[in-house]
Amino acid sequence: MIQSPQSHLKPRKQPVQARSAASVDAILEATVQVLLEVGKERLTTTRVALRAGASVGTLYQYFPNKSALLQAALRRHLEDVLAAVERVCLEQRGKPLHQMAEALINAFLQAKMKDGRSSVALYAVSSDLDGASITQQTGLRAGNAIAAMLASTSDSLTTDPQLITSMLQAAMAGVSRRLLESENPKKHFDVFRKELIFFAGSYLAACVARSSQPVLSRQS
Amino acid sequence: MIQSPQSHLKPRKQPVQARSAASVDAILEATVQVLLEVGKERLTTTRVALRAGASVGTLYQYFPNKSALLQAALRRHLEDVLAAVERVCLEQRGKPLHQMAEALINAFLQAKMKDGRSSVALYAVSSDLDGASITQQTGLRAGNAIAAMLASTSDSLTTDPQLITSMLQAAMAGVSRRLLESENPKKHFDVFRKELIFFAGSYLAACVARSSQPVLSRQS
DNA sequence: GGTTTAGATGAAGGAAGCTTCATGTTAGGA
DNA sequence: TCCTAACATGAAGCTTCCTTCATCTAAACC
Repeated sequence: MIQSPQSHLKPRKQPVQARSAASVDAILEATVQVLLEVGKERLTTTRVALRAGASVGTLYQYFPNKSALLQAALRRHLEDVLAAVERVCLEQRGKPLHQMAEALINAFLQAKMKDGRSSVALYAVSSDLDGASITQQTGLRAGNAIAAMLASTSDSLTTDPQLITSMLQAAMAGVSRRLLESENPKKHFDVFRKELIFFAGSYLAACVARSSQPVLSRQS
Repeated sequence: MIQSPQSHLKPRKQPVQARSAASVDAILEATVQVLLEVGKERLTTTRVALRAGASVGTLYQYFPNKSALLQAALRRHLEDVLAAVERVCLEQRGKPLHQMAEALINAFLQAKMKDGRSSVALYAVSSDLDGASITQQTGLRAGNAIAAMLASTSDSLTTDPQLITSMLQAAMAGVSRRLLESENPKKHFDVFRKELIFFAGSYLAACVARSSQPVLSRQS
């Protein structure tokens, strides 16, 4: 019943009453809002607290320091995207590869772009104190889900699903970054989405062809 | 003869004597070294200057502030990679697509991984004050070179070269990030390199097929 | 209604590090 | 050789914020 959305580094009070749980939530929300409004350079703990309708002291009752606060906000965002990916990966088990790719890409891009500006702002933050490890950890879980899905396909596929997963994740991450960092993400969204599906689809089809002719001279 | 590798935001002294040009160079070198040694959190202007065998004052004679220093270091790194890409793109004009892809990917990954740890460290920095714009600007120039190369292919290709370029850049950036952020980049380098070539090759081949059958019902 | 515990407050302490500038040093020309 | 301008120095000022903690308020329980 009691959640612990705060730091794993230093112990802090856990919310037990309703009002404090609300505070924690408001503070995390405010963190993202402040990030969007003033940028990470001008984000101060005081400002976040005020934006959340609380005081600095309250903030420090639930987050041991500024870094933990930002990490919690990042983790929250990534888990949303991860959940979307894991859901599709379960839904698509046993389906043909091209359908998997399409569903996966649609779900991923949609989740990522849903709150696009937050994504960008949080990425900027993630380069601070081991934000990379959080991103990596989430990416790993997503990768497991994707690889498991691929392994269950009805198509015949001998290429290592982990390797295919790496390529797909790299391409998806690359395209989403490109979209998010472009001046007008919505403008290119659908073109990029469709082309990425085509991109991944071509690759997966080629992987199947590669499997069915295992002794083909490997070019390059 | 005289270079101006420093800030574009606030004016600063330009090196005119040999010793000062050497200082500027040493400072930029030291910036990357300090970044690698202590991380961006502990990177201070004083530390960078000392590492370069100079004093803080000297540093501030050529860089208006810490941010400009980091930007200059980032720009320097990106130009190396850009130069490698532009070179291959010129070399490969008129060649078949699959050969272009292979050459491009090899050149890009090699340039990127050559000083891999620096890449990672500088990326972390790039999220500070408009480091994104520097990355984007370089990416744009690389994109132009790639698109021009693609447009010159001997294969028949009707798909928009810009769109293909976006996909290729996204995939390359994604894979290189994945490599750089992995625990042991060298271990996976060759596997990823070859698979990326296959990935891109499949896509380009499919693009040609798509061109030659223009009235095919567009799926998805 | 009184006691206890959870939660909230925000002024002030303190550390860190960017940046300046007054002063010293070196190179190049006359 | 002397003068001038370029260059180098690094202690100290100054700003910015993170973080604490003594104090206050609100809720829960008996």
